[in-house]
Amino acid sequence: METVVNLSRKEQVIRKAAELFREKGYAASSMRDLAQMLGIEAASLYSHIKSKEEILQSLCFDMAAEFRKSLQDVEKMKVTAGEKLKLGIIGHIKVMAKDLVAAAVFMNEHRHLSQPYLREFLLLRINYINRFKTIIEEGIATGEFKENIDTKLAVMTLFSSLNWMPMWYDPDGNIVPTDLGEQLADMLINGLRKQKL
Amino acid sequence: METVVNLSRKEQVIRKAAELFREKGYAASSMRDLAQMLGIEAASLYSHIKSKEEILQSLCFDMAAEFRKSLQDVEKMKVTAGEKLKLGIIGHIKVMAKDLVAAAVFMNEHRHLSQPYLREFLLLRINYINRFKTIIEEGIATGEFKENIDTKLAVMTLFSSLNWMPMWYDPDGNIVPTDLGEQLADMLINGLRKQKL
DNA sequence: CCTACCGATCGGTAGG
DNA sequence: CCTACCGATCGGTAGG
Repeated sequence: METVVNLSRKEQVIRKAAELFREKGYAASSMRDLAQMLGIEAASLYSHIKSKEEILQSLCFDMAAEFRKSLQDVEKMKVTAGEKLKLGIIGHIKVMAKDLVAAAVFMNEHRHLSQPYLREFLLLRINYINRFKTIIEEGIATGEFKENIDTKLAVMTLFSSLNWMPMWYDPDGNIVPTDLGEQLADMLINGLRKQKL
Repeated sequence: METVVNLSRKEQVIRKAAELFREKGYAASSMRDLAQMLGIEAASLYSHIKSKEEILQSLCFDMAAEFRKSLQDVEKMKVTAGEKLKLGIIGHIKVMAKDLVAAAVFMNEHRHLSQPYLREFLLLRINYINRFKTIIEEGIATGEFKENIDTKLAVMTLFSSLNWMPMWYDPDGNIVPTDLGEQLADMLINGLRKQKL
């Protein structure tokens, strides 16, 4: 019972912290700011969390786990590389859309993690990126994609677009995450140019 | 004479600050850190600069001015939208490549500007983005680009890719800024998919 | 969850 | 460019 209450309060703290970190950045956010947002004293925060950085760790690694899970599901599918790329993109966007605030913190503030967490985080990220790269290479191998693609550039472009989405995507707008993913995938795969018929 | 010496020392301070801001973020960078990098006392910094934020302002607005100039040159040209887009991308990348450190700070730390500078900065940025959007719209109008493009998505994707480049581009690698721009433009315009002949 | 408080560090100034 | 220093604020702890 007490555990349940504490957990939920802890989650409230982390949620509010995410909003604060997104708005001001991790380093410029003070525990006093956070306490005020929750209507308590700064010292009281430490009944729920161990440290400021523990909050950042939760946010970053929880997001990382969700991204990982999403990609894993896609990799199992027996479809073309183009399809896989599209589904990977849609999955990524859906994960972000579930919590745009946490997604923004994940992207912008992870560098304030201390060691060894930072190292671990970066390893997870490079692994995730490389798995997208593998999908693109697969598409080149099967002849679906051009053979002269710079895969590093391609995957970084993809990643940049995905990671910046929390900065401008409006969840109350009239485009739903799945459609956004479809369109982004189409743009990357087919380009802006009108195909000649 | 004295002015010349001061100016150059001021520029040294700003350069070192850019490195520091990129590495640790603006808020987490202290004037004492910066002083140490320069081999002087923290208080001595204030003979060269008015405040910590003045450094950030210099970095952000100087970069903004360079981007603006580059785009202006491209807009004057009488070429297709696709060409214009490509040249705009190359111009942007060249500006970044001239000072990757400042470019990274420009992208990641501008939000720590205080008002009214922040507002002014964001206005410059939205103007710049909109001018790229106009080029894309021009391409749609002339039939060069698909008519069903989500121009907002297209321009944000472009922008994301451009802005993340300082994070992974290796100036000592074997790809030169112009080529990188060419390839990025080709990818966005023509896509990854192999064209059917 | 609070009061009371700690040592450390911050950006910046005075005066030379 | 330095010494000496300021008031403010930081993350966090002790003890209830």
